[in-house]
Amino acid sequence: MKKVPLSFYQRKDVVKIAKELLGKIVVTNFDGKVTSGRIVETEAYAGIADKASHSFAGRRTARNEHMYSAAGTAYIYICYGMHQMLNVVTNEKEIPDAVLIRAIEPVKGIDIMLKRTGKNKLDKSLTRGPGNVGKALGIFKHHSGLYLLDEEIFLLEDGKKMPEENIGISKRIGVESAGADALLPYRFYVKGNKYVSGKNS
DNA sequence: CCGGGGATTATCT
DNA sequence: GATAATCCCCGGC
Repeated sequence: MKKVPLSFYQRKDVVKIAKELLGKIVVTNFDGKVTSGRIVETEAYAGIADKASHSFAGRRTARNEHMYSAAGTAYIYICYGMHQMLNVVTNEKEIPDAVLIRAIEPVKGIDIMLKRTGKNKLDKSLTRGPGNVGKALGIFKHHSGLYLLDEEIFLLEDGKKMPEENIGISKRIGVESAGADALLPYRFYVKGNKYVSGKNS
């Protein structure tokens, strides 16, 4: 296991990066508490040309500022006033591409994640859906801007590539208001994994 | 199993 | 003041 290198995030094709993030491990290490999970679902948000993106048409505010940061930065924002959403910033500085981590499969620190989410036992709801991922990993808005090759939030890879036949592709979830862009096939998930949100198999 | 609707608040208009 | 890249519970079949 080694950290995903900066060059992985610096590539131009955010959709390809979203697909290749499947199978990698997200780790958080806050206050000595280490929790991690394998990524099983992602969505790409393709900068200023993508109507579903916070940075569509170059919109730039205090909230989405970190989308414009250099590759390998964490972008975290709040949705529906209560969910902490974890994104990985890609491409070069000033180009606001990002990948939303929608679901992970718990790996380490499951007891800590249970405590954070107030659950008694491990079941598929622990880290299913982006809101739950942020909650289980202990991620909050103030962690936005952290560098993903640092020691608080980082990604690991084991060198294996997810087999093509295990990858499912669909349109993104919850972006109906994005018009035609809502239909783009920018969501990737591990087929058959019970932590994947929605109702696939 | 599936669909509907309430919760709850930062953010933008 | 409206909206939002969601989740969970509940009722109905």
